[in-house]
Order: sequence, then C-alpha cells, then structure tokens
Amino acid sequence: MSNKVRVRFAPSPTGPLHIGGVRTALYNYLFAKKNGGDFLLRIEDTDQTRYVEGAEQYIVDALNWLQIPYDEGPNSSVEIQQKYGPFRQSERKDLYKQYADQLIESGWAYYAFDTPEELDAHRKDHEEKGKTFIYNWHNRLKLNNSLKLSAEEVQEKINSGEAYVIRFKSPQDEKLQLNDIIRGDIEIDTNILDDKVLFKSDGMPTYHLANIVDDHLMDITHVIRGEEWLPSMALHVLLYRAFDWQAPEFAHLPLILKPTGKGKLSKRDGDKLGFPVFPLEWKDPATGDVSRGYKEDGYFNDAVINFLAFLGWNPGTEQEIFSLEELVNAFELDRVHKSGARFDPDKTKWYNHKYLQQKEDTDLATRFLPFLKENGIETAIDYVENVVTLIKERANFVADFWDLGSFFFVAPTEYDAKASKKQWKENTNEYMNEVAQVINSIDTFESTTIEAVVKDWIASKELGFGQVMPPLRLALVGEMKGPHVFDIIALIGKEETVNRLQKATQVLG
RNA sequence: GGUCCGUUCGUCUAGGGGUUAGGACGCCAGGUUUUCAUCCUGGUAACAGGGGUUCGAUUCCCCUACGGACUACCA
Repeated sequence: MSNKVRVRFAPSPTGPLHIGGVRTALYNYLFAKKNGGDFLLRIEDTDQTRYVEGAEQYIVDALNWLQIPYDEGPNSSVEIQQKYGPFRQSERKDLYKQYADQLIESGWAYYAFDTPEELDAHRKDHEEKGKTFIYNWHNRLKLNNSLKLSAEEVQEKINSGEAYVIRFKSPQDEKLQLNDIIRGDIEIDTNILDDKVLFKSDGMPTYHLANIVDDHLMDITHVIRGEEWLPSMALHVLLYRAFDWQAPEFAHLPLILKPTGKGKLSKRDGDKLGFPVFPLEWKDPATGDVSRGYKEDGYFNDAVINFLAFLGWNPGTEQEIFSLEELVNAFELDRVHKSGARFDPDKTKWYNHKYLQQKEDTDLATRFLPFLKENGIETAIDYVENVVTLIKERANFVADFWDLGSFFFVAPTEYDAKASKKQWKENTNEYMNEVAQVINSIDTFESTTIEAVVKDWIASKELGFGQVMPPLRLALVGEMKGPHVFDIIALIGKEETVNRLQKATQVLG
C-alpha cells in the first residue's frame, strides 16, 4: 500500500453530533486535505443498546451542511465499499471474531467467564476497602478465566454455551514509550493497564478491538480524536503490536470547555446560556425535546467552520478570517493546543457578523425573504436587496434584518414616545408639511439629490438641522434609528415619504 | 483514590532565556453618523505560586496548587 494519508472520523450514533465532535471531524478533514489524503466517515455502532434513531443521518446531514465532505463512508460507491467497506461496524461484525481468536492463539488474549455481577461485587468490595479493582496481571490468575482454568474446563464451558468475553492480556513490567503528535512523548507503565474486554458476550467487539481492526483494514495512517481517548492509547498501541501491524500516528485533541464554570461543554450550557451546542437542530426521538442548532439559529456554515477551527488551533499569524480552503492550507496538527479551550459565544457572533458582511446582497436578500413572508410581506427581490445593502452592516444575523429595517416595508404605526416628546415641537408640523412639498417636487429621486435639495431648503428657511432631521427620521422610521435618512427616502419613494410625513403630522401634531 | 494530560489579559491566543509580553472577542472612552448600529482611534487587562539552573527566566528543570480526561461486556 502507498503511504497516502488516510484519516477517519468515527462517531457513535448515540445522539446528535456535538460541536466538539464537529471540530474533531473538521480537524481530520483539514489534515487529510492539507496532505492530499482521504477523509472517511465510519459509524461505530457496536453498542446496540445505545443506538439512537436518526443519529447517523444527523451526522451525515451536519457534515453536509458544514460542507466537510467525506471521501469514503456509509453511502459511498460500490467500488469503495468493496475495497474498504462497509463503514458501519454493525455491518462488519462477522469480521472481528477471527481477530479476537487470533489474539487468543498468539497468547495476547484470553477467555474470561466472570459475570458482570461478579465483577461488580469485586469492584464494590475493593471500593469499601478504599481500593480500585483492576482486572490485570496482579489478579487475573485468581479470576474465572482461561489463564486459570484448564484447557478442558474452558472448552467445556464454551461448549455448554456459557457466556464469555475475550480480554486482552496486558504485558507486565514494561515502560511503553508513546508518541502523540500534539502532546509529544508519553511514558506508560504497562503494570497499571487493565485487561480490557475486546470481545463482548453478545458477539460484538468493543470499541478497542473494532477500532484497531478497522483502522488497519482501512489503511488509516493518522488517528485524530478527542482527548478522552488518550488513556486508551497504550492499549491501542499494544494491540497493533499484538497483531504485528504497523500502528498509525496519534493526535489527541483538547476538549472544548464551558463558557463559564468547570468542565467540558455540554448540551445544558447551551440551553442555559442561550447558544447552540449542535450544528443542526435535533429533536430527541425519545423525549421529544428539541435542541437548537447553529443552522437554525442563523449562523452561516462557513462562520461556524471558522470559529470552530480556531478553538484550540491557530496559524500563528494575526489573520482570523479563513475560508475552508485557506484553513486547509494553513492547518498544522502540531500547532493544535494541548489544553482545553473555553467556548466563547460572543466570538461566534462576531464571526457571523464578519461573514454576513462578506455575503452578496442578493444572497442575503434571498435568505431574508422567508422572514418577510412571516411578517406578511411579499416584495420584489430587487427592493429587498436594496434594503439589505443599507442595513446589513449593523446585523449579526439575517434574522436581525427585520428589526433593523421593517420600516422599509411597513409605515410606522406608532412613534417612540420619548423621541416624539423631544423632537416634535411647536413648529414641527409646519416644517414637515413643507418638507413634504419640497420632497414632492424633486424629479431626480436619488439620495444625494434629495439630501442637497432638503439641505438647501433648511438653509433658505434659516432653520437648524436639529429642527428638521430628527422629526423627519421619526416620521419615516417611528424611532431614532436606522440608516441615513435620505437613503431611506430614496428607497421608500416619494409617495410613501409624503404619506408618512402627513400621517406623522396628524398623529404627533 | 490511582494513572495520564494540562496552566500567558475575563475569554480565544502569539511569543519565547534579555520584548514597552503582540493580536482578536468582550468591556470602557473619544471620533464619525445631527439617529441607532456599524466603522475608526485609543484605553483596561496576563506569563498560577515556590524553589532551582543562569549574568539574566514568563520562556528550561523540580515541587506545590489548580483545572481536565480516564478509571464499564459505552464509545
């Protein structure tokens, strides 16, 4: 086999893909593409008791929305399937037993007949004595397994259908030298390792076995995964040795932490602090609970990618806005941080603001349409686009457009009380009526022209801007906010402007 | 408890034996906008603590503290 870089994202379909998982997928993708390699998606569903309906589809949908496509995965072509598939471990389950058997033959593994109840009892017993029960070299000969039992006894138990698991026989008295691309050298004393179950009594492999077998069979060169797997690295390296396979390189990613307080980011933090923790909205099939998603909350997929990439990694330059392509070029695994990164919802908003400014007005207008419809408005897209041009710079989300510019579509029905009191004086009605006439007489109805004409009129009347401009805005917008007044006038048109001025004089005068 | 990993402004981070310790988010102030916001300018703010090594340590080493992960027939 060539040494083409091949990495995988291997989630368990036990629920919606968490933002931390998304970042793991992203880093895998960036690393693969940076090195001209393949990025694969493998579904690790060996625990049937934790299977959640729709979770796998969610993972695929999320990756699609974020536009981090996998080269190989559950829905890939027949050719790919034949070479490396299937990509769901549940569909590969017949494959693993032979590897577990191989380990037994070579003495790297053994049968264990201890029941879960017995093991629980041992754990409890040790706990009461202030100790921890570890199934390994120091007690494996006292337990119910093929290391202690005679070959006949073992065969008899198996033949009689007694439940058994296959455990890894961890080596003794060895200092294992491990290397992690992000963390460097790590030394592990094999005596502290426990004899992990590789093959379960239900006929399925555990994560550890399936993972190593599949990574080997799929020619994985680099394992990039969350920090929670760091303690398993020794076992995995040992497993490669036991099979006499070449181990891939490892990189363990730091965690994403809560914005405040202790611990890693959880679904609850999002609910409590009001930001999404998932890429897409998720409805729990069991409880019906709905968790918000970045997409539905109005975040752009490229903005999400950008801020996620910067959580735990940065290129060492001062550039912060990166397209996916730029990220691919700049990404280096050894620049990934060792320590966890606290999640900052404010910065995600800033990123979205930046990305919104970069979007084409046509695109934004199209995205704005559904919000308009929701408010009962159907207007020509050209007009919407003109509105967007004027208001986008102050928005973080497309959803902000309505608050920022509803007056472009509907005349104000009420006027801000405080501003009315302050701005609408004795002579204001008179001025506004005159302004209406002046505006009505303009032929070249364009912002700068209108501005020039109105300002000339103000000067000729020897009025102050303060007597005209604020009430003008109040009449048109209903409150003291919004873009340049003359831009508003030019856009809503002569007739509408005059109507709004008239109405304001009636209501406020 | 045990094992392993970590620790630069409030947050994300750059840097690295001699620097005014840099940037971004947030916050504050000023300017622009006779509006609000954006924007621009400026400001606030950090090397966890203690020992070494060294002419010199935030940077290298050790200890402590703190944080985190793991410690299932879950992944």
